[in-house]
Amino acid sequence: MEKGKQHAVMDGSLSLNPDKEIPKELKPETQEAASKRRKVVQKNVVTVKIEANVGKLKNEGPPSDFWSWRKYGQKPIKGSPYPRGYYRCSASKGCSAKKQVERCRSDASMLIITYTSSHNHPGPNLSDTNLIQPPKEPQNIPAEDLPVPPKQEQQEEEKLTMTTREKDPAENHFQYIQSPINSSQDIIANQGEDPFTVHLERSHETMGLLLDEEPLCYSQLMTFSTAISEENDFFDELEELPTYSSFISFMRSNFSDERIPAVPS
DNA sequence: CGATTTTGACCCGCGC
DNA sequence: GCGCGGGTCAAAATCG
Repeated sequence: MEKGKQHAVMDGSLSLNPDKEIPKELKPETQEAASKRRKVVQKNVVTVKIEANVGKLKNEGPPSDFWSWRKYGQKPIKGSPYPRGYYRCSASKGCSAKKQVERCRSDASMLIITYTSSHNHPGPNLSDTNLIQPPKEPQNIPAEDLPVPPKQEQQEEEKLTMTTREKDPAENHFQYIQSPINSSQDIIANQGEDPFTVHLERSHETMGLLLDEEPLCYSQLMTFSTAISEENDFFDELEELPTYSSFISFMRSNFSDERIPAVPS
């Protein structure tokens, strides 16, 4: 029954619920176009390296974003002992921003976050000055204040840690093995929209492995990611959004850990 | 009480 | 045409 209902809902409610525009986007195109479309969708692969937050060092360090994400699914990935979590922006219903969080198959301390689409609303922290909707924090927030824990981040980190520690003893074991890396956190961002993405991802994996064996300077990693020349695109795109201006500033101040290429078309 | 998370089932695209 | 993998939704459970 529920199943049948689901089917009906998906098919019929689709038109009624603007929220389900996701499947709709793929439909109206030809198969070939759809295929292409799927790949062309703005996809940001961000590899975040966190020193195995053993459960107490989770403080500091904005893992990725300040937006609120609502988990809407989780699935085990073939070839990876860790499941992948699917998050959606919960700040606005019309916001189609999505995020996938999965762990590196070789590095339990490496989080691979894939961002899809962009937000249609200002973030909770960015809204400080020239904003459309100043929520409740009209004061400027220094970089030090921003990293402070919105609860989403903490939850995310905690969840991961918990999952690793309480659910799978094996993972726990694995994680501890990776503990040695006591560095702050490393964030590598990639903008994937071409087959190159695969290359980049692979490169990162390799780097991660290398890092494990040889603690290179994280700065180098940043340089590497920056060298990819996505920052240019990234900022270029963001330049169009005054709202993100402050956000970028902050990001640049700290590190480029996230980028939302708002590409309308 | 509300929001969010959790879990299972279903659908879609792709490969064989 | 069937199977696989990935992605999303929906209802129930849980937490604040």
